[in-house]
Amino acid sequence: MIDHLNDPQRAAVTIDSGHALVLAGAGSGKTRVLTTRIAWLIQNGLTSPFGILAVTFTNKASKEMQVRVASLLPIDTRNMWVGTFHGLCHRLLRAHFRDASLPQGFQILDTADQLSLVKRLLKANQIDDEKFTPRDVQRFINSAKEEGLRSHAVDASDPHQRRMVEIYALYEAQCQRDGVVDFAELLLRVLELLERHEPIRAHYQRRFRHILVDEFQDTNALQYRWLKLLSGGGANIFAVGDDDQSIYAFRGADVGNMADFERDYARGAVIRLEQNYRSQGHILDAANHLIAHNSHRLGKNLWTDQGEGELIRAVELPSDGAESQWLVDEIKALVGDGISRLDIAILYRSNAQSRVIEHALFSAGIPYRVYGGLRFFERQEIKHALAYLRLVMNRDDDTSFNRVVNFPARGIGARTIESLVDQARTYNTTFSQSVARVAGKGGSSLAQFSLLIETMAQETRMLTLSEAVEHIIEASGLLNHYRGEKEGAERIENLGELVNAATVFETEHDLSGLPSGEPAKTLIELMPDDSVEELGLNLPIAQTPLSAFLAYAALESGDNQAQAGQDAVQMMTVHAAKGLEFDAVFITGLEDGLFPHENSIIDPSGLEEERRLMYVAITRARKRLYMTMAQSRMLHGQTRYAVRSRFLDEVPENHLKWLTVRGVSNDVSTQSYARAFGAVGVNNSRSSQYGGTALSKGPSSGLQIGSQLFRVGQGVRHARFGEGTIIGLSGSGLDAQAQIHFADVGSKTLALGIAKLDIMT
DNA sequence: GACGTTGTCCTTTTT
DNA sequence: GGACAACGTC
Repeated sequence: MIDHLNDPQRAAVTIDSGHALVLAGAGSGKTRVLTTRIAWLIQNGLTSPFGILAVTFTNKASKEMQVRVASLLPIDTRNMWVGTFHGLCHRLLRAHFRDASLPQGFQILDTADQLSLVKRLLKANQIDDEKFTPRDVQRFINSAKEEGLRSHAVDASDPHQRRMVEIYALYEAQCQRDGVVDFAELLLRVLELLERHEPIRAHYQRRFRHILVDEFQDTNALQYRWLKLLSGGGANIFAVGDDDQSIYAFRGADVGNMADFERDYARGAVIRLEQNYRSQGHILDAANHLIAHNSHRLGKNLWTDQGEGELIRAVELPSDGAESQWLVDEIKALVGDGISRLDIAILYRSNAQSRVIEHALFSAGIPYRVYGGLRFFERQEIKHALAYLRLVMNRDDDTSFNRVVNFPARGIGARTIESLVDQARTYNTTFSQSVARVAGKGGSSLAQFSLLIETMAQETRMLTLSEAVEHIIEASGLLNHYRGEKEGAERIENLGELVNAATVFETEHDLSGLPSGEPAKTLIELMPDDSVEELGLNLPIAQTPLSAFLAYAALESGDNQAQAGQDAVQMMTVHAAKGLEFDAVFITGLEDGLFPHENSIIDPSGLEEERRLMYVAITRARKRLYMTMAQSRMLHGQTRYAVRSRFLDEVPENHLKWLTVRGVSNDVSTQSYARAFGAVGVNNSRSSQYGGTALSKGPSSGLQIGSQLFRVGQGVRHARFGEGTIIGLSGSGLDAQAQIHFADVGSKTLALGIAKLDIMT
């Protein structure tokens, strides 16, 4: 099992006791080490399968871990505690719902549900949603929870913050009334459950002897506390991660956890996996040199024995359209050379960039597949159907109530809803509980809706899960509604897919023939050991099939890849590419302001995260890597001009080959732009015409207004705003605008024809 | 209450 | 450019 590992890998797998931190570079066999370690621990009798807790961030990663462990050992991994933070917490909360102060039928809010709850909350409490935008409130609540803070524990310094905290408190109360938990709440609840209930805490602390954590660099403060608490009974934590691939700080991940963990736990037990089995020499060296520009690294240097390989190809194109066209031509050539389209990836910083590229690929007839975007369980018609099912489970789920109370339309308008909101607020009840009071005042369609839900609940209780789903799609009127809609056919198809998904779920969990509304023995969420007795729980806590299915829908929003499997070029954001690898990779849009993104350029830590993102992008490539940039690009409906990304300059020139593109200087958009508005591209001679190898300085462009030439990155002075830096240029002529970050007043967009700016030298 | 028109806002994403 | 929300009209 461990014979074919390299030395550091074997050292990590067989480390005997105590905590350990494994710094696993890109392509260094991270998952292999994790899974082999689990198998090794069990095989050598160091723990039983029940003594292991393995945590990941994504369902995909946890599934892969289960499959790979199962391939190493003849055990049923389904019973092991291998899962995502959220999935495992959900399991704990189902088992201990009473001690966690939750109703048995509690439901999980996804991000969209959460936002709609916040909106309703703001409206019901007449809070100015200009000063407190729903997005901001949502972010505030989530980041507080990710730090492990309840509303009463948040430090509010100014009045605005104090109001935020009040809203947070209202939100907490509303969730509790509704019997719903958001994603962060799953973790926070479990943390509190373990903190407050000694016997439960002791039980799990005793049980888990080895806790293994994947992608440790992505943990937030809450997850770190969670791990600390669970390991409090002497368990060993085996944390695997790569600080250079930490790209989720924006959602609360704290790389600092790695350094903290090393200091507090893994003293001395740090293992570096530095041999890369993925990329060839030039690619790997480029990545190493780039990331060396970051400070605050734990430090490591990847190497390969695969030889230098090819130089990285860099290309500068006049426009985003030209960039896409160039991609098309190059991909045609690659495919002509026999490279499979599945092994080609086009990466970009932000989703907005994909459209132009898609358009070009589509016109050229090149099959492609875009990752990201709407997932199955997030589709409107699916969410509607799920909302009915959730109401069957839990009448108090106001979010679901609100979603479908008048969908399909049944004559319940804004006035009725308003009085419902009124009543609910006055009496501190949920919508469902307030129906009688409002209905008494003439809202009979509302009473009918309530009756509909009750009837559905009764009718579906004894049906199997898939039958129940099918029945509800019909009885809710959803099916009829979409039949009458022009674009309804696809939605009806998707609703059919939902029934399908329920059938698959039944099979996978041995639920065929079982009633959807009765607890099913196959869904007992506790391990088959002494826990029931030890925890003083008299009954095995089983879920109903419906409840389990709804949790599955919320926690695994499902594949968004309808066309999976066919031979298509892979398109995705750099974030989405983490963990994947391809023979040929195109990193596109390498322009300052786009990659690195303008929102991150000003702040040094933001820039470092962008650099790590670039590092992730580079290390996706096995054999061939392209870096492309466009001098002009349509962004937010305006043409913007940018200079090439500083990251291109951070790649040593001996790893780069600048490609000459024929016809660049004749590009229509550049020419007409230059003619019409007198802006000049500076240094517009292409260095690569001299032979095509290793040239460091490409051209850059700017905006000429009068006698002044403005460029991104330039320092400027404004009479009122003071000194600042240009972080973006857009438009042209009279519409020319500059986004400027001022040291004192923050970012402003100024019209270059009007604002008086001095260029600082 | 359903539909058309204008106004605002734009990273990255998993659970 | 485009998604989505808010407003106005029938």
